[in-house]
Formats: sequence, C-alpha cells, structure tokens
Amino acid sequence: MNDAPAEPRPALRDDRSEPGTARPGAAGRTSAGPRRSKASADAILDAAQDLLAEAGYAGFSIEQVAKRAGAGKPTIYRWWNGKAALLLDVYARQKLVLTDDDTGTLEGDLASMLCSVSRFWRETPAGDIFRSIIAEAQSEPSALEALRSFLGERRHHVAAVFERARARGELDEGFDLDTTLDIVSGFLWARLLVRRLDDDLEGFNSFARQIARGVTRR
Amino acid sequence: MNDAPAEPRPALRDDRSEPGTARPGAAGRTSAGPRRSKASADAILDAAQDLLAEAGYAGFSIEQVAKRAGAGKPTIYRWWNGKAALLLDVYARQKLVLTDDDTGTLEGDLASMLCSVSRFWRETPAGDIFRSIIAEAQSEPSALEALRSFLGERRHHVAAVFERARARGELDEGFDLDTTLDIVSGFLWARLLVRRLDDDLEGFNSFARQIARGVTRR
Amino acid sequence: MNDAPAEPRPALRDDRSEPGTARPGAAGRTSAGPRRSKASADAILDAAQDLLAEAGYAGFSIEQVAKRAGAGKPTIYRWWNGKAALLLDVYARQKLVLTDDDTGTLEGDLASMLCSVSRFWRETPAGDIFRSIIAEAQSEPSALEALRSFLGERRHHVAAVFERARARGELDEGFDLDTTLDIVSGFLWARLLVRRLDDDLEGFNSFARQIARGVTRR
Amino acid sequence: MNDAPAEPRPALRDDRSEPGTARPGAAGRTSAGPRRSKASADAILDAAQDLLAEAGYAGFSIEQVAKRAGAGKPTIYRWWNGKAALLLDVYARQKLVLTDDDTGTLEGDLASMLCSVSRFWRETPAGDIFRSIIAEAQSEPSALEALRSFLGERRHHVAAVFERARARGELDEGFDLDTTLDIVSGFLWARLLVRRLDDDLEGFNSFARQIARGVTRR
DNA sequence: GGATAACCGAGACGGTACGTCTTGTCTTAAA
DNA sequence: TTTAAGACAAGACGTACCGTCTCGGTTATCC
Repeated sequence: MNDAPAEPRPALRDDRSEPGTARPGAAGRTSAGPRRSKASADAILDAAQDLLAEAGYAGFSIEQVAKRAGAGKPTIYRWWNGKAALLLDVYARQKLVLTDDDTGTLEGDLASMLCSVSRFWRETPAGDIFRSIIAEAQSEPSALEALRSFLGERRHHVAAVFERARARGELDEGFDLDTTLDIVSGFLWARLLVRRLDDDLEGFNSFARQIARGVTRR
Repeated sequence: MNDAPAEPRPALRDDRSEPGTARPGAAGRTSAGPRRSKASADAILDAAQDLLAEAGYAGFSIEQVAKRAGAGKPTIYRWWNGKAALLLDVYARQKLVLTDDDTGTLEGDLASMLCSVSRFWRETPAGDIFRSIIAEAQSEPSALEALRSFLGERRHHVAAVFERARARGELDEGFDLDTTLDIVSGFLWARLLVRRLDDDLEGFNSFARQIARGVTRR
Repeated sequence: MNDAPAEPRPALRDDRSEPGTARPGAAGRTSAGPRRSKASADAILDAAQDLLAEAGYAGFSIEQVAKRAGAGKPTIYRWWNGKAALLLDVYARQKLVLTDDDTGTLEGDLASMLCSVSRFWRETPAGDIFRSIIAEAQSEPSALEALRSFLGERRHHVAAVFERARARGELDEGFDLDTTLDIVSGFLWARLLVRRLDDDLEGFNSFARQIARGVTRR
Repeated sequence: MNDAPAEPRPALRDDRSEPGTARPGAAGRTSAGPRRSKASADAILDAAQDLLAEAGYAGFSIEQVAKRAGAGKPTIYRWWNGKAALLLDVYARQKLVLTDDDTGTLEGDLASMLCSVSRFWRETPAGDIFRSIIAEAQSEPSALEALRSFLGERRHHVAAVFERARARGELDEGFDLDTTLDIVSGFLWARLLVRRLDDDLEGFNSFARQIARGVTRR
C-alpha cells in the first residue's frame, strides 16, 4: 500500500547512482545533486521513525528530524508539507503483517483479526505513529484529509473477513458492510487512543461474538 | 458529570464577597485575594472556550487564553497544569443535554442516543473540545490519564440504555456490558475524530439494529 | 548614622511589648497590632541581608526576602517603597568599623583609611550591599536620590582625616575639600564596582602619597 | 577602540550581497541566509540604543529590543548572550570624540580631558549606556568580566595625557601611572553614577590642579 | 471593657520579562 | 538545481518577580 510517498512534485526519478566519494559529513551520504535524493528521503523517514519511537509524539519535531537525519529543514519541507505528511509516509512504510488466517467462522476470524491488529500496533512503531496521525489530524486539515483517505485504503483488510463470511453464507441479507467496518475500526481506535492495546483476549472474543451474532443470519 | 473540576488545590471556597470598589484595571473584575477568584476562573474558561471555537485546537494557546481573559499566564498555570487540564474543565462545563427518551426497544434507544450525542458534539463546542482532549492525550500523559477517568464517568449514560433493555428482558444472558460500551463509544469517537458527525440516520439505525441483534436473546 | 529607617509613615513607636502567646506561624513571631512591629522589621532586614550575602544582588528579590522573613510582601512595601529603600536600610545597619588611627601625617592617615574601608567592604556584607545600591540607583530614581544623600552623610569620615591635616597645618591654602573627597570616594567606588577590593597596600600607599603631595603646602 | 564586538562565533563575513527582492516583512530588510545578517545586527543595535535613550536602563529589555528591531528574540540570544553583551556592543559603537588638545601643561590637559569625557557622556547616549553596563556588572559575572577588559582598553586615552607630560619632563620620577589612571577614572565614574555630569569647570580645574601637583616634580 | 482601627501573614491577581523551543521561509555554498 | 546548513521573524512555552489588593486574624488603644 501507498509505497509512493506523498510527493507534491510531479514525479522525479528517485534512484540516484551511488556517490563516488564520501563526504566528510555526518553519515557518508553525499549531499545533493539535481535529482531528489532517495538517500535523503530514506534518512529522513528513518530519523522520523526513530525519533517517534524514542521521544514519542510530544518530542517529535521537524527540527529534530532534520538534525537526526543530517538533513536541512527546507529539504523536508520541500518534499513533505508538514508533520502530518511525514508521519503518513512513515506509517506507510510499516509492513502490515496480519495473520489473517481463516478460522472457518466469522467470529473466529474477527477475534483473530483484533488480536493481529492489536499486536501489530503494540509491537511495532505503527501504533504510536498512527496515534500521532490521528492527533495531528485534529489540528491540521491536511492531516485530516490524509487520515480519511488512508482509512479507505486500510478498510479492505477488515472487509476481507466479512467477504469470506458472506461467501460462506453466514451473513444476513441486510448486512451493512460500511457500518460494520466503522464499528470494528472504531473499537480498535478507541483502544489505541487510550493506550489499552493489551492482548485482551476475553474482550476481543466478546466483541467478535457479539458482532458476529449481530450480522449473521438466523 | 464531572462536577468537581480538576483542581490542584484541596477545596477552596470560591465565592468571594462583592468587591467594595472597582479597580482601575481592564474589566470590572476585582483583582485578587488569598482565595481563588471565581471571576478569574470563569473568565479564563470562557476565553478558552471561545478561543477554541474560533481558532480551533491549532490556534489554542495558553498565551492567547490569558490575553483574551485579561488574565496573567501564571494565574492559569496556578490552577491548571497545562492545556489539557484547561480543556478538560472547559469540557466539563458543557451541559450534556441528551434526549434520552425511552422508545420502548433497545434498538430505538440506541439510535436515539447516537443521534443525541452526535447532535450534542456537532452543535455545541463540546465536540471540538473533546477532539482536542483526545489529541492532547496523545502527547501529554496527564491528559491521557484524565481522558481515561473521564471515560469512566460518562459511561453510565450509555449504560442506562442497556440497563433499561435488561429490565425489559431483552438482553441475552451472556451480555457483556463493558465491551458493548466500548463498541458504542469507539463508533462515536471515530466519527468525531474524522469529523463525520453529520446526522447519519441510516448509519445510526444500521448500527443500532446490528448491536441490538448482537446482544438480545433470541 | 541613619538609625531611623526610611519610614514613609510619620513616626510610630516601633517598640512593641512582647507577645503574650506564640502564633502557630513560622518563627513564633506574633502577628501584628496597630503599631509597626519591630520584630517584623528586624526579620525582614535580617532576611534581606542574609539573602544578599548568599545569592548576591542578582538573586535578591522582595519575593524571596518576604518568604525568608516569614513576612507578607505588603508588609515590606508598607514600610519600604522598593528594593532600594530596603537595601539602604540594610546598609545603614552595618556597623562601620574604621580603624581611624591618627598616624601623624595626612599620607599615613589616607593610606590607613583606604585599607580600613577596603577591609570593611571586603569582610562584611557592606561592600556587596553598597554595590547593589549603586546598581539599583542606575534604574531607580529614588535609589539615586538616596545614594546622593547617603553620600553626604558618609562624607565626614573622610573629611575628618583632612580636618586633622588642616589642624596640623599640612594643607595648602587653596585646598578644595569637596573635590578631594570626590577623588577619594571615586577611587574606592571604582575598586568596589569592578570587585578589586584586595588589600592593595602598594596601590593605597601610592594613592595616599600622590593625594597628599597634591594638597599639602610646599 | 573595541572594534571587534563580542561575537561568540569565530569570525563571520558579515557583509552579505544585496537582496534581490524585498521581503513582505516589516521593514525592507531582506531575511537571512546561513551567515549572520548584518542588517539584523544593525537593526538590533539601533533598537537597543534608541530604547536605552528613551526608556533608560529600567525600561531596557531584550523583549522590547526585539520588538522594536523587528527581530526575533532567538536572533538576539544567538549573537549576544544577554543584556550585558548587547549593551557592550552598543557602547562600542559610540564614536568616542574627545577633544584631546595639547594645552601645554598636564594640568590643562587633564582639565580639558575631564571636560571632554564629561561632555561625551552627557551629550551622547554613551553615558547612559556605560552606567547601565556598570549596573549590569553588579549582578552579571559576564558583564563584570567585560567591564574589566573594557577598562583596560579605554585606559590609553587618559594615559596619553600623562605620556605627554612625561615627555615634557613634568612628571616626578616616582610617578605611578596605574594608580593615577584609577584616580581619574574613579573620579569620572562617581560623577557618572550619581548623575552629576554637569560641566563643573571649577571642580575639574580643582581636580586637575591637585592631581598635577601630586605627580609633577618640584 | 467592648469597639475600632491599624497592623500582621498569606497569597492570588494582572502584568512583564526571562531564556528556550519550534515553525516555516529564505539564502548561501558546495556538489 | 538540489542539497546540507543554518539564519531569520514570529511567537508559544513555563517560570520568576513585580507591586497591588483582599482576606481573616490579632492586638493596642480609645470611647
């Protein structure tokens, strides 16, 4: 998903040949050239991710990212229009690993998915990053926009679970996919936002049972 | 509702006798005494609320609140330990008016409650304030703590709906109140955070139907 | 000298009878009555002097003096109109101990006096206090006024040395006392202000010899 | 005179090429680059000088200087480490115009110099600035250090007068230049600090006569 | 001998300034 | 022409004092 970072510029060839000689500068990275430097972009995203992991959203500033990446602030602002865009790209880099196993029932699949997402957010930087994006979206219109479109993209992971259920004939004829997806993501967001991402098996099972009961045919 | 605002001091008598003579100062507000000045506190909370309404969370700063309230910054920091505490008090002042009418069925009650909360957040400053608190909680531990305890307090409003249903004998014996409340509030939070608080009757009904089906006995 | 502190009030009897019962307050000092409390005044002056000794002029604030004295700020402002007045009173409390011995010659007396004043300023808080007063006088008109009148009072100590010389017949008939006193105090002030109060015997002797040669008859 | 202002950075080329286009900002000043902006430094020093002239040392604050200069506070703190450093640079900018005319005698030269310095301090901002520096030095160690080294630099102006006298053969063989310079500057400082800089010809002549008598050979 | 008036401590108040931090724009020099 | 570097204006941050004002409480004096 979204493996092309949000570029305000048309589309540059990002791959640049390796530098011939090392600079005396911070990391061996050669500075500049007429194309966008993939090395720089990577360094910036790495720095952003690390910083977020270490200092949290509170300590996350463009200033610090630039310093840590050995990049100039204008370089960041040239390619991302603010914190939010940067955060989104960082989130997009996270490899979403969900153990989307087919347990045979909607209820089982749902519980499994909750566990999976919960673990993903808990054990990778993704959770903190996503929290930050939501927070940023509350004051930054562009972040809100990004968050919304982002939502649509991630939707299909959960949707797949219900598609399987539909294929099995489990679902009621009046099943409303959109609302159901909102329920699932809302439930997860709330846990994320109050930092209650523990592996609450009982709660997840309870959730899954209830949702499954609500949407399956009798 | 949170009728004890987050006061760092034990409990002061906030009511002060009427000022004898007017100060030459800005407003007619009399300045100071060894007790907390209710007038100041009110002016600050009013200013905070207005500022949030006008400039949003992005433009909300202690500096501006102080200026607008005609108060000194130290006065704010004396009684609230940061943005979050101030926001919480502002939220606590909002009169939660929910048309909690008994429609006779759980489904009806649920749909009604969603409408009611949605309208409350949409048509009063409360929604924006609450969004701000959630955002603040992502970087400020104290705000997170406040948000959590806050959650517990508001919980009973939704719980009441389910208690009525239980009294009617609608509920399944395995009904899990906590999880269900999390579902409801999660659904509402998500709508609030992506600013999709429109009066989505169809969606609310769909949600209510599904939840009701999931928890009622067959 | 100046043993009546700069009182803005007409003239109260400062001595108060001993309190009958101790207050639960800080130091057992009883609080108030319709007369000025000598105990409070002393506590304030003590605190001011100690604070100046410990934290220097930079750390000297009415706030701290009040806290340390266990006094209310208004009590300080009631009896002194600012830092400067307080400092002056503190300086006035310093017992000026000058070994004003008659060496038989103007030159000897002068050198002796320089040593004496220098040691006084160096070994008691007086030097730091006086420095503070001069500093304060640069921004506070009232302090300037006080400094000027103060100057007049202290003048006679040095004048006495020259009076003795005149009595001995050492002085030239065109001797200008005022200018000479300005020279002596200026010399000492400059040393004080750049904190070069070491016991510079050679310098003092050189000064004394030169001044004496300048004013004695040939 | 102190032509190298107290720069914390080694030595930057302060001159920058002319701006191509005007900024929308306050004045027509173009904004910055990786070198120190001379325009900003000048604006800050101008503002500091004007502010000191208008509001005096009491009203002199970094805050006000920044506002008046249209500069950011961090810009000031980047190049000067506090009030004192700024004041010193402002003083260093004052063109010391002393009518150092050779009157033929030490006494005449001295009187002339006193008049000259007195007028300089009285009729230019220099006097007020210098008073402020002395005051600042009483609470700020760095200012004290600066004041001391400053002293050394300015010393030779007065020294020149005595050098001329020595060349004329006026001086006694035991003449002590250091002490004498301390006397002269002490006399002037004291007058400055109690704001008695009037053109006291009589006093100056008296001073000059006495000093001259003290150091000339018989 | 009870009322009164001035003192006292405490500390909240509106302000101003402090020195630091971050933001987003701009300029330079190197590559 | 992009880059790293970093100066810049702007302004918020949270803290320290300023000098004023109110509070209750205490106590010496005067009716």
